[in-house]
Amino acid sequence: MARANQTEIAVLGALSVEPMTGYAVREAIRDVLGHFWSESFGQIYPALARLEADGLVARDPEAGGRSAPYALTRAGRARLAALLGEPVVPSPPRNGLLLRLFFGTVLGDEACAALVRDARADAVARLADLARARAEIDAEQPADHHRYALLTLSAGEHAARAAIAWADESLAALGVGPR
Amino acid sequence: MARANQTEIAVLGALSVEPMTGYAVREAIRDVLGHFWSESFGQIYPALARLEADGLVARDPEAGGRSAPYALTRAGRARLAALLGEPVVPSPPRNGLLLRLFFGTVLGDEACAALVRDARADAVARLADLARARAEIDAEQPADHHRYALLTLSAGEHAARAAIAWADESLAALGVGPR
DNA sequence: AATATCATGTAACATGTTACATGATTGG
DNA sequence: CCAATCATGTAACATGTTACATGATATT
Repeated sequence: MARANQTEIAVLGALSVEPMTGYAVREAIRDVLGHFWSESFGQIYPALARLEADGLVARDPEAGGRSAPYALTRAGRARLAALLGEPVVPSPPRNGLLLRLFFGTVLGDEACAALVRDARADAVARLADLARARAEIDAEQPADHHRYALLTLSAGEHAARAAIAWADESLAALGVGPR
Repeated sequence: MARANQTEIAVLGALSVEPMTGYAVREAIRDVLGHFWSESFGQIYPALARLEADGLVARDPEAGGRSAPYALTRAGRARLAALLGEPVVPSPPRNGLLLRLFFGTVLGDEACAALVRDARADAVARLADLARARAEIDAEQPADHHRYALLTLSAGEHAARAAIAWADESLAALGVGPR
């Protein structure tokens, strides 16, 4: 009981959009939530098994036996709403880039600059990715669901632009060019 | 061997500034690296024990027995430099706020707005925290080490300002005021 | 027929958190 | 002398990742 599992939110949430197999849940989490969430492979199937045992998801035995999609039950939808209402669990900060930069005197200016350049390139790539995702959403039929997806996209864009601005400032402070 | 432990970087890094007890290492990680790194209590002492066994840190038996500070050995300093040079290990994204917002249709606009307001308040508080840390550094004697600390501070400030801007936009998009 | 992809799961391992337990030292 | 803080550690638990294992279905 009382497993306020974050994984359950992701899995139940994916199934709240439409019924799908475990395999598809995994792909949805990777491809749709990937900008701000991830679940490792070995978490999803056990989670689905637990959820099924608890009656929160169910498979239609009619539809093709093995690859029958999981669907939210009424209890499952209620559970999802309850989990979403719980306070966000703060994940402790763990930024490997800043950890290395902080000890820059040991690492040396050259290596620091390389790290910052890499981080900048990552942010640029992330921004391009987000632009692609945004274009995809814009191309679809308007849906209420999209409003929220766009909020999460926007968060990623703001963060990526901030990372780029920071990288440019930092490279200047380190006395090297962006390239 | 080959334990490319992130924890080791933090612990060796702390000791690279000056020798200190395990207790002080814990405080240094919390108070100095806290904006971008964290180690839970139960990681630090075992890590120190491993590092001592590997000859990377040592305690001076002369200085007060029990509370003798750990100091980096020559090998320890070399190890730190090597670890810092290793590629940053990317931590999978796990943003509980965005995970909840994404399923906003289930959660409801009111609750979403509350989440965003909380996130905004957090970012404002973080910004104030960082300003305090910056003032502290500015008050000290200039040191080479500070240049890098300021880079990490700046990263936090950029991120916090981006979070605030995003929150304001999002609250407008949700059709509610910032308060 | 062979290859790729869909589909489901387990086991071993690695990491990380929390609660518990103990005792010394210092300041009031 | 009492409380707070310094100091060190362990054990149980929770979480998360990776590699392994298996087989069905669809595509070329």
